[in-house]
Amino acid sequence: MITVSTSKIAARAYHHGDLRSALVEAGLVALKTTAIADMSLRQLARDVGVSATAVYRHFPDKQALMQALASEGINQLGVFQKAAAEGSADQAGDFAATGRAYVRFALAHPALFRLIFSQSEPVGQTIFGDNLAAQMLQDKAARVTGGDPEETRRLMIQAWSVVHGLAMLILDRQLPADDALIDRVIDSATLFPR
Amino acid sequence: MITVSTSKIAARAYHHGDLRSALVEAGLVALKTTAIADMSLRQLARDVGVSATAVYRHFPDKQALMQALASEGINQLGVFQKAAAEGSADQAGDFAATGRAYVRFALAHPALFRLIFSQSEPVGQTIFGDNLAAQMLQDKAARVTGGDPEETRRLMIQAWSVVHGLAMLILDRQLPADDALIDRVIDSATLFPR
DNA sequence: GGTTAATGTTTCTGCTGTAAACATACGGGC
DNA sequence: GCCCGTATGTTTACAGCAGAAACATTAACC
Repeated sequence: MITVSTSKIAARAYHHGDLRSALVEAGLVALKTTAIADMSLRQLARDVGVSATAVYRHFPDKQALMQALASEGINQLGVFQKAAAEGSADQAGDFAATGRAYVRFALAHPALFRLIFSQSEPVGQTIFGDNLAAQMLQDKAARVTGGDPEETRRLMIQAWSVVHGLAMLILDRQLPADDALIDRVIDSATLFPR
Repeated sequence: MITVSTSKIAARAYHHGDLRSALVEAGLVALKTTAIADMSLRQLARDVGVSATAVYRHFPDKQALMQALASEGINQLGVFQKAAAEGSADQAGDFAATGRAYVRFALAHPALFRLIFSQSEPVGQTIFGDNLAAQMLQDKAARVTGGDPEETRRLMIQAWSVVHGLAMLILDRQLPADDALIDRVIDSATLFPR
């Protein structure tokens, strides 16, 4: 029997190596084809090639694993929005671009997007706080309104609501996934002052 | 043994009487304290005092029961919005009032509201079509825009997106349930022309 | 090199949705 | 007034799930 002692390669023995990461990765993959309600701890464990209860060495329960996936999703959303914003010259266009990116991300990763919001931990504390996507929204809104804090807050929330509602209604098949329509709605909703 | 033959009163014998309605009613009650994911066929059957599989005489599967609950929810939402609209004089105020009602309904019946949209059957076909709530939105939007169909459609979708997004973000604890904030956002979003 | 802590496995419990076979009772035709 | 078909119940059974408990294996450190 050739038991490889080089711990990395083909060490498919008792211990996995980095089960936690493997589970998160497998979870993200699974979310591409599986609705949240159909996500199964046991299936994930099978995908990774490990017993069902091994998961509990790295996550206290299923919800904690889902939370980890959601957290990864928030990061990806932030990165995606940032990339979208870098490229348009004016601030107003910038603001609208992050909105479009928000909706496009939702449509591209439906289950992951839903997961982000189905963990009731706020994406940002109180009113969206410390993550990349939220911070960017805050910045851009402030520049669009010229600084008035009352109006900035209203615009932020309104803009977030529009893109979030649009994304949700399309995902739930209440509205068609029509890019032109999405653009028109976002453009008119991000204009300021009204 | 006194077996009552008057079929209605205390006929708690083999047959229930109107199990289907009883299940729907019990379901609506359960949704007041239970998240969608935690809704259980067996628990509902227990609530009604019937065996778990009796449900299948009235619904092909769990999803069909949930569909029935969602359908009831849509009706209630429509009634609630209609009541809210009757009372404000001008059309613009009317339009905003239905929006506020939409969000208030969502906050008052979180699980039921979510259920409406988690059944992927469109609330209205293609672009919200035949139910009470949707029809009203269409009417009021048309009057606000003066009839321009392109702008009417955009306004409708934008307004729906704002209230839906606002409702969802509050339900998911991403935004505070602040009535004044809700009103301000809806008012500014339903103004026309921008 | 032996002990300890981390990380795996097996086994078990109680829950779920749902299929199949069987029991009961209501309603209409003789 | 009886009889039988059909609607509507029940019991039993199965597979899949999340998670708890007890046990096995390995890696790391003294």
